[in-house]
Amino acid sequence: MTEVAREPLGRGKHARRRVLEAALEVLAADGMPGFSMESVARRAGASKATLYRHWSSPSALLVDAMDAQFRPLPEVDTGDLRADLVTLLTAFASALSGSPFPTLMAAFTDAAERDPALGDLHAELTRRRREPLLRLLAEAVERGELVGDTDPELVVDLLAAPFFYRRLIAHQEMPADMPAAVVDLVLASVRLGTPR
Amino acid sequence: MTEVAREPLGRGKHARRRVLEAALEVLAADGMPGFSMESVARRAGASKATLYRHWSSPSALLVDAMDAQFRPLPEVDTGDLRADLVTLLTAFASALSGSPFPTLMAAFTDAAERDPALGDLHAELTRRRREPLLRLLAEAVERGELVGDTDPELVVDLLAAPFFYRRLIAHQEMPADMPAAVVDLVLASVRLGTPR
DNA sequence: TGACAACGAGACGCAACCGTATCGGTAGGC
DNA sequence: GCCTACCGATACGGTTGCGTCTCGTTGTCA
Repeated sequence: MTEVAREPLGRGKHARRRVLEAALEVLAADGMPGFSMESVARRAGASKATLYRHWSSPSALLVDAMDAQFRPLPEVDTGDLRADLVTLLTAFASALSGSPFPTLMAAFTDAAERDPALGDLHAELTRRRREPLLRLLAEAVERGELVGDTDPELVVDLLAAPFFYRRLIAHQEMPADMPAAVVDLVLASVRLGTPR
Repeated sequence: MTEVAREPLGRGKHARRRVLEAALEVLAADGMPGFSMESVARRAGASKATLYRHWSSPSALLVDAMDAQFRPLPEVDTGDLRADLVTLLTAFASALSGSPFPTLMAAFTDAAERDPALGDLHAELTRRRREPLLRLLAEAVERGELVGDTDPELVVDLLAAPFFYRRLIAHQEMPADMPAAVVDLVLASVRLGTPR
């Protein structure tokens, strides 16, 4: 018998995918207070038994759902640091303006404060989201475009953080030229040979 | 009869204060999912009737509680822009490292996404928190220390946002020299006559 | 010291979610 | 075209919060 531990197949997969999508819909709509196995099952048109068959707890379900939803920023590398950064941050700002993502982020951030598994995943997804920015900066350092003691991690913080902050904390608008303004302000202090 | 509309007096005030404190304790401990009139009353050692006497809904209670808890950053103005900014951001980073505040922020940020009254208060409290930073920058502009087209609001974003981001989103540590590093990086691009 | 407003305690019926169990139905592999 | 693993539906008792109500108590001010 060459049977191996088998993934749930056929209909199983469909149910699983439907539930993961429904989980994020519920989370975006009602936040953690409304996130229950019962409500997710209802929205997915699935049985509670099915949910418990796949996930032992709401937390486990949420980990899977958020992980499945993650989409990395596009990889761009034209060699023009400023242009590439503006492209990435514009894509990011646009995601943060679109509807479900920021609301999901808020709910997930709260949940991550109290559940270690969610906290770890939150950190990991953030790390993956930072990667394209980090790579661009690392290459610029390589090329000798940036001042010697530049801390790429800190620079990524300064580039990415204001967008979260404006949307989730300050509840202010994000003008279309904000990515360019942020990039210019940050690059002015780390790029060699920039006139002031 | 010179009787005016009377504040709840004596014992009333004590109960009110106790409930507001308990509300934040519950919120920090269990987040929005655990935030109920019932659980707050329990922790405050108060009757549910008392809560409903003062607040018509959990949302109204939360607005009062968050508003009462707000502590502005200290006002500092030695005339040394860099030193003052570092002082303020160090105080801020310390608050974000201490226990209840960031957890409260996460819960409140999530709640503010779904409740307009909380959203307005969130924006207002953020505005008040930004004020000391904004004032320092405005005075520096006045003194002609910064480049002409500096956008003080954006600069405040860049100064404040990374601390929220590191603690709540990236779940990374905040080294003791982070405030100075952020200030130096930002000032390098907006301050006149800074050597690079 | 007396009167009274605010209080704590807790009971009420209602609704939601919990986690588990048991069905008959159905889609997909053989 | 059968077989079976997976599925949706539904019922269950238990728990928790809801919002309202009624008590008996207690602190405070006149």
